[in-house]
Amino acid sequence: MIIKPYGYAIWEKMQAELDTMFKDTGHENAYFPLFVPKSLFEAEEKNAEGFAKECAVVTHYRLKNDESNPGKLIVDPNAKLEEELVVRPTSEAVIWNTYKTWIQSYRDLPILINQWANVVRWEMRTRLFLRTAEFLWQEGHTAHATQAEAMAEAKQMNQVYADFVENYMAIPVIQGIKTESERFAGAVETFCIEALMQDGKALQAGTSHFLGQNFSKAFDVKYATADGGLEYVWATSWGVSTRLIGALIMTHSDDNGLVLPPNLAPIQVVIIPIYRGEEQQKEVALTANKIKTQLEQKNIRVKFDNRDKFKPGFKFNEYELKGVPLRIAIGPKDLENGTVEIARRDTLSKSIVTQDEITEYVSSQLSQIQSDLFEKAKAFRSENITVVDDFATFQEVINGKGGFVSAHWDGTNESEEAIKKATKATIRCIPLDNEKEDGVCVYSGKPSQQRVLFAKSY
RNA sequence: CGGGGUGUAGCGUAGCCCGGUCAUCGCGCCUGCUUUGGGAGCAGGAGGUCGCAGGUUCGAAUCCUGCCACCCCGACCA
Repeated sequence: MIIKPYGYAIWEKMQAELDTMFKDTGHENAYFPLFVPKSLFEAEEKNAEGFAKECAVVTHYRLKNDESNPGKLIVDPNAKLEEELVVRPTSEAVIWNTYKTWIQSYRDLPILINQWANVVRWEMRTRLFLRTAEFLWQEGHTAHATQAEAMAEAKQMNQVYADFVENYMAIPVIQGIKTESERFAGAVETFCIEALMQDGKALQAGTSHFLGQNFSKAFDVKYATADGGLEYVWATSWGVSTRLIGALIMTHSDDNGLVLPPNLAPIQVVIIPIYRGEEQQKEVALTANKIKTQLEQKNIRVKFDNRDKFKPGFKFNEYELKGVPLRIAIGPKDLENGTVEIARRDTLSKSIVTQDEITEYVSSQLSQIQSDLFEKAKAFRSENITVVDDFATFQEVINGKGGFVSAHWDGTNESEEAIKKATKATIRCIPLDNEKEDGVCVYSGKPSQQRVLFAKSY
């Protein structure tokens, strides 16, 4: 996976905000090994089984010169590992193997750790940003004394994800729980945030798992309770990845390129000078730099693009492509009138603003854009949640306009499978804020107590 | 692994059916001058083992065989 500097700057911004949120909820960062001995990996059976088909495996530790083909290298057959190493597709196994040595008493709990790392999942088919063989992510792994505490942690972190994605990325999400078939391998309950992309497909944007005692039992992690007992530890894990960059692109972008929410934009305001000749360039730069300083004093991220190699029109398009929320153009006319032209990336609209009101105008526009992007995406999502009560309509909506379909489901794996086979739509989640409502399953006609959200997904 | 498709300059491509100044065009790149309020114009220039290996032929980007790579669809996808 290659992430170019500008894309990486977006990721860094996301990391910074998430990291703050994790720390505010009591978590610390740590780092664990990339390679997982196969025996450790297979310890938690369901987890191992779930990931087995997509693991890269290290079998040798050395190359050597190919005698029959000078200048080429071959794997040295004498350097075969006793035990193969799995390149982590997720780190529960290595981490719980370590926690085992860290936890003896209730005094050692809870452990609230997050890791920023890369993982590898050898997918048969990759999709740019949404499903790459290697990706960057963060994975939280916590250990708790009680079931209630672990469950609260899993819910809390799902809420953190929802807050981050909505407030920073301006992407509305639905919080829910996964059905058994969509659950994380090794989890007792999987919470998730689901987003809707502009093409009508759903995207799982983050997950938080209540792991019960599955891993503590698999790795034999027990703690002495205050009253002298011995109990298995309760666990959670949670993660979001560079997939979120894909979500960002597919939620807000238009035909002119990226549209970035101000809260994440590496550059929030770009200043583009317009001039004729060196003398004028200097004059314009003077005003531009003054404005830049003013804005920076308000903690606004500003770039003044004074490159003489490119014309203004070229720069306009370039920064639109990069999704910079606001563009300020300053030219001779503006110097004369004491104004600037300010253009919004999301609406492509332009306004003339006097130079003494720039700072205030820019601040208010940035927060306006942030909320407008969110509201626009939310309105789109609302239009694309269809309440459906019969299977014919279900198929029509799924194959037609797409989006989420809210329908009754009898709770069985059979109906879920059958629907998936017939329509390629899966149950994205059972929304957390669901209201109980009696009805009949859209597929089987059996009784149902609630609606769930179906969609085709990435 | 199945089905389909594509490999020609850094990128995107024409040419392939019907073999013979066919290596085309656009973008990008370099030089110069003019330009600069929405992706500049003109002039000049650099850049190619036509995916690879065989074969057919007087002659192959073009036809044949084999191989390789990539893309799309599907299976797979906590």
